[in-house]
Amino acid sequence: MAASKKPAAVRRRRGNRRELLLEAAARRFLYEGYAAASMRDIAADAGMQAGSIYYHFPSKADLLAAVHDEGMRRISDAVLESLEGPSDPWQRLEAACVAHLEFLLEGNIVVQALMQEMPTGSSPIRTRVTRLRDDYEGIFIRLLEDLKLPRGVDLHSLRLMLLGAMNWSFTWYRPGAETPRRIASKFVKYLRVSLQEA
Amino acid sequence: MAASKKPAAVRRRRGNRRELLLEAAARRFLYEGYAAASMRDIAADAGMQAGSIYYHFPSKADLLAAVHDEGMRRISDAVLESLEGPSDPWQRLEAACVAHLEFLLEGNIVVQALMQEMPTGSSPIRTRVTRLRDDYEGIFIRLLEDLKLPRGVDLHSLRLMLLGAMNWSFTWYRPGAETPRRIASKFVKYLRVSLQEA
DNA sequence: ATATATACCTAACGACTGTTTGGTGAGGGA
DNA sequence: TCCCTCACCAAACAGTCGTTAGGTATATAT
Repeated sequence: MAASKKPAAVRRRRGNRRELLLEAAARRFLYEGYAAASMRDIAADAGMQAGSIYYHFPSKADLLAAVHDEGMRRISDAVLESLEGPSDPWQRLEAACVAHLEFLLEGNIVVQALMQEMPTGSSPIRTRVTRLRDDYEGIFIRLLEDLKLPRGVDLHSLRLMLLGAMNWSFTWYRPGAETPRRIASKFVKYLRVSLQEA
Repeated sequence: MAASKKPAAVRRRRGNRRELLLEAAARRFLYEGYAAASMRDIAADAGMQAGSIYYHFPSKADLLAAVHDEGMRRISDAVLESLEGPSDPWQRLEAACVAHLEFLLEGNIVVQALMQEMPTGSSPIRTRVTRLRDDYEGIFIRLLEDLKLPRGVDLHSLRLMLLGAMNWSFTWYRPGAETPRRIASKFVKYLRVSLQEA
């Protein structure tokens, strides 16, 4: 009897608010950090009460895990799709880097939330998050192998350098300046001549 | 009358626990994040009560700011000192990168704490933190200028790429594998040939 | 010996935390 | 029409949070 207003007709199919909740959580995790984001604020953003979250997710940690899974799935799909066009190895690498950066810097908020929270403890969730990340970065290892670089080049370090430079751009990128596409192209270019001739 | 035990003779000069407090705060901020680290835990690590922190710092935010200032001061000093030896521009760049990475990955915990907290809001503390960081990165801009690279090379992007790759190593570095020195050398080497001949 | 400043401790404040419990209206199947 | 499940709400729980107020032992200065 408390809430006499019935907005109604807004919610229809079952479970459609779950995605909304995921998006709201991602936004809060991104802008405030996991610990500082409160379940009440997340719920309010999704238009519900704090307790209602627990119908969809068993705990706050599981909510973070779900955001992580979804973000990884989206960026993996985007990068794999970008590889369907080009066949030249260097073009393929550049395409993957462009897709990576575009999704990271301008893409969905769920993907961006991946960068903010790096659980430093040794929680079980961290273990799974690390494994997901390793799987994703395996894509880039394969792209680097296809380059047929001279031996002596450490592909392991090279992947860490390239992905590190791109991921860190998340901390300084501001929309309106250089586009993610141009940033990615430059990073690849700066490596290309060196490695081909070394 | 509550605490009848007098450890005594442990504390001597004035203000000597402040540094201990700073170190304890840095450790907690690093491993748990700013929001999750409690003043009570920090105080306990430093061997005091939560309320006693406020004798040294007016608030938790100021404590974080103090950690940031101190960390920046230490890594700046280390990098500037590393530049006193070599005179060849490329050697100077490599020396600076080695110093940067060694301090970041194996150095004092106060410096490492810098990497964990990237306040995303627009708080006044963030403004100052950003300025300190820009000052520090100015060192690298000057090192890159001294390389006399062919025009067409964007020094701005190049600095972001190099520092990004190094800073991100904080997320994957594990002691016992490759040393910070070797990692830094590789990153510089991967850029060197490319840019000199481009 | 007295005064004073330093560097704490103890205890409490109100606000906020993640989570649980019990209830409830709407929608679909029988 | 009845019933049942889905998707929520409202309220409370026990605990923790940053912060403050007031008190106190120690060391130094006078």
